[in-house]
Amino acid sequence: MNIGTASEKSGLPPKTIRYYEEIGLLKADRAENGYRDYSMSDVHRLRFLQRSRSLGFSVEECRQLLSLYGDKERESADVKAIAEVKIAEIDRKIAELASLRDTLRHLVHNCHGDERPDCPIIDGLAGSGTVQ
Amino acid sequence: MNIGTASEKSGLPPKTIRYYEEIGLLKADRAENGYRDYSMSDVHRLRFLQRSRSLGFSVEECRQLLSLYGDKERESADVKAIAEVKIAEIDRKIAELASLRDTLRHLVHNCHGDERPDCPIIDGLAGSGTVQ
DNA sequence: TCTTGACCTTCCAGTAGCTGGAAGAACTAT
DNA sequence: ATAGTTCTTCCAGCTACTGGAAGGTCAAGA
Repeated sequence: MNIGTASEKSGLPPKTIRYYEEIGLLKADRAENGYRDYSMSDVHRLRFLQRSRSLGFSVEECRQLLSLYGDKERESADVKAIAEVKIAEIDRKIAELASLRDTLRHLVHNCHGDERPDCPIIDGLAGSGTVQ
Repeated sequence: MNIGTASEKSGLPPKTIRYYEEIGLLKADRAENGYRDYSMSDVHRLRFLQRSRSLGFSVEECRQLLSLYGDKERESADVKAIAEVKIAEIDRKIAELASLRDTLRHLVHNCHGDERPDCPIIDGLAGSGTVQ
């Protein structure tokens, strides 16, 4: 399929897909006319990239995660170890998002924000996170 | 407190804090010696920024979210509406992270990756997301 | 068959969001 | 007083796109 279709299916703009190819994240076949030609397997990778990028993983992190899709490297214990670390990181991100959501809910519904000294709960909400 | 202390407490590098000031996200008082002077309230905002940026919200989105911390604007229905939208977005991000985690777990433990045609579950995992 | 419009190509420039380093002033500790 | 750390501004560089120009390709209709 052409880049436009791959773009629709993956949620990534064509420009971004070409950029990812340029930096070696994912290379596409070429049709006889010179157009890039994507398989469903490429689309899976692109969707994977779209999701992980939009969730705060860097391109380099995505490159590591993406190597899980390649059979050969996936046999290596290294890559599996990296994936385990990333899984833990994802769990942390989920917890942070839940905390951020609670902060927003609280700010919208309950109290006056941290300008007021009478709202100690904000300390717990805005102050909790990964960095002590 | 000085920028170094605010940096430690918020998890943001001093450089980034200065940059946020430069683009008008958060302005600090100045001590007599010209040093920036941060309050706990500023630190709350910085932590809030640290979290929301690392979770994939743009600086402009953070600017909107941050206005929840200001009493005056928080009274406006607009800002509350924006916050409600963001809360929904956070829930979606949480679901996507959970899905991404399942994809990784699956790739690590169960099957051979999408090069092999005998693993239909990858379709469901890598293919599910926000874009149809 | 010709043409129109949508899509593709490459290339180059610009933007967002930091990040590093230089040069110098100020605070802290001995 | 001196050394070392932290602060200041300024400017350059990097990551990850994003927009636009100039031109080739393709599918549909007159």
